[in-house]
Amino acid sequence: MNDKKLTPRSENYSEWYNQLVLRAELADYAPVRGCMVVRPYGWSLWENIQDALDSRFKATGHVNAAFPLFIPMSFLEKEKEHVEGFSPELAVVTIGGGVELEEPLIVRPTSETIIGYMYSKWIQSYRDLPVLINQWGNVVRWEMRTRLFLRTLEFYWQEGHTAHATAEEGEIETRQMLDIYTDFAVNEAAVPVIPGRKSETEKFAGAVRSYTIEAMMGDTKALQAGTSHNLGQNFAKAFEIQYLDENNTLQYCWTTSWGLSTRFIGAIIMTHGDDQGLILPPRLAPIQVVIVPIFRKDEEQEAVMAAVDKVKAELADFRVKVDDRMEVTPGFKFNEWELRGVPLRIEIGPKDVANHSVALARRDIPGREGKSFVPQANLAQTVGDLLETIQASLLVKATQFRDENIFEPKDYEEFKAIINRGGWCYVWWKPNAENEAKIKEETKATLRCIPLDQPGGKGQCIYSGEEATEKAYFAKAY
RNA sequence: CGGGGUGUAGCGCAGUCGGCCAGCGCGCCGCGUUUGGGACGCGGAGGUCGGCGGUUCAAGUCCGCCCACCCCGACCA
Repeated sequence: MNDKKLTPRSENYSEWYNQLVLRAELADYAPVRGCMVVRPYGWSLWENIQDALDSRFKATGHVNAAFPLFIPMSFLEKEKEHVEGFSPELAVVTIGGGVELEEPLIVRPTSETIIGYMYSKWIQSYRDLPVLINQWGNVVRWEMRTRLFLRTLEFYWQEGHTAHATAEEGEIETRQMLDIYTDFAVNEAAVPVIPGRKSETEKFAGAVRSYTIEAMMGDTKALQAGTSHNLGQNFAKAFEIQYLDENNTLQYCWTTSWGLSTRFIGAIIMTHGDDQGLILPPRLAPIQVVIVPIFRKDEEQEAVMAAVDKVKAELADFRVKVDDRMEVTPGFKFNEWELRGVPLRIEIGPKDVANHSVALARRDIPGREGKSFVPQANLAQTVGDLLETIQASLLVKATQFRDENIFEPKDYEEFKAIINRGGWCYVWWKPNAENEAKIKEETKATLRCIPLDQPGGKGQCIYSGEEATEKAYFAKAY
C-alpha cells in the first residue's frame, strides 16, 4: 500500500481496484462494516454524474421530490415478490426515542412501496397522469459481501417512479429511461453499454419486466450499470393506485421505476483505469485540467506563476486546478494527478515562458507519446478540442476492448471455456429458468441481458439445443 | 452464515525462549538545499501493543473469552 505503484491489474485486479479507490481519494472505509465514506473528489464526480442525469430527467418532464428514509414494515409485505426479494437484506428499526415501536420500520432498500402509497393518495383521475417523479437519495441493503462503490450497505442513487394510464405508456417510459441511461453512459462517461432485457430470474423483485445497461469491466466481468423496470400493475394493485378514466371507470395505474447508483463510479473506474491509476472521462471529471508550474529559482517562479495565472484565466470555461504546492516536486505531482485520473495536464516551466508555449500531457496516452507542446495563444480552443478527443478516444478504446472479449461459442463446451478464461458469450437462448440456474452453477456465468438489438432469425439454444428466437449475453458479473 | 486471515504510531510492518527504554519504513512537523517523471540532509512530534479476564516476580509475547476488520464462498444496484 505504501509502494509508489499500484498493484498491476494483471496481477490482482480487485487489489488494483481497492488501492485505486483509496489512493485517488474517491472513497474510504467507514467505521461500520460494508459502509463507505465518499470523499470530496469522489462526491464531486458523483455530482457531475447527477447533473448529467438530472438534466436529462428534467428534459423529459420529470421532477424531483424527496420521500422518507423509513418505511413501515407492512408496506413491503403488500407486494409478494417484492418482500421475498428484499427481506433478506433489510435493516429494521424497532426502537425509536428509547421506546419499542408498535410497528418496525425498515430503512428503505428502494422506495416503490412508500411512493406507491403516496401515489394512491395523489392520483384520482386520468387528468392527474402521468406522474413523473425522481428522487435523489440513499438506500440500505444489508449485503453479505461488500466492495467500495460496487456493493456497499448504504449507497447513493436516484430512483425514478412514474405512474401512467396505460400499459403502453408504462412500457414507453421504461424504455425511454433505459435510453437515457444508455445515452448518459456512452456520451458522458464513455462507458459502452449493452441495453437489454433481464431474464425472469434476474429481474427486479416485483417487476413485470426489467431492463438493464450492461458494461464490461477491465477484467471482462459484467457490471449492471443501471436498470429500468416496468412494474405493470403489480404495485398499483398492492397500493391501490387507481384513477378514473374518461369513461368514469376505475382503473389501476401502470407504474415504472428506474435507478442508477454510485456503483456507476465503479463502472467508470474499471472501464477506463490503467496500471497508473484512474482515467476520468473529461465530461465528468471533477478536474479536467491540472496545471503544474515548474521552476528552480525565485526569479523563475515569478515569471512561471504569471504565465500560470494567465493560462488559468484563459481556461476559465474548464474545471482547472493549479497545483502550486511547494513541498512536492513536479514529478510527484505528475504521478499523483495521473493516479487521480485528471484527463489533461498542463506543464508550464521557464522554457514555456520563453517560448510562449505550454506542455500538454494526455492522461489516456501514457508517456512521451501523449505529450505535446503548444502555443499559449488560443489555448482554450486547443484544450477544448483535446478534451473532446480524449472523451471520444476513451469510448473507442473501451468499445474495442469489449468487442474483442465477446465471443459466439458454437456449443456449450466452448461456452464454458470462454467463460472460464474470461469473456462474454453471445448465444442463442431459449428462455428457461432451470437451465439458467444450471449454467450459473456449472460456470458461474449469469444471463446478463437479452439485448434490445436482435439479429432476427432463429438458432439453436446454447444449452438445450431447442429452437431459439433470441440471442442473449452470458458472463460472470459483479 | 461457512472457510481462511489480521489486529503494535496516520499507513505498512518487525518484535526470537516472557525480561527492564516498544522498534523500522513511509507519511507528518521544523530548518536548509532541491524542483521538466514519485528529491535529499539534519532535527523533531506521535503508542491504552483491539477489549476484558487469567497465569507469572515480570505479558506486545503464554492461556481463555469477546469484539472488529479484511479475503474466499452462498445473495445482490
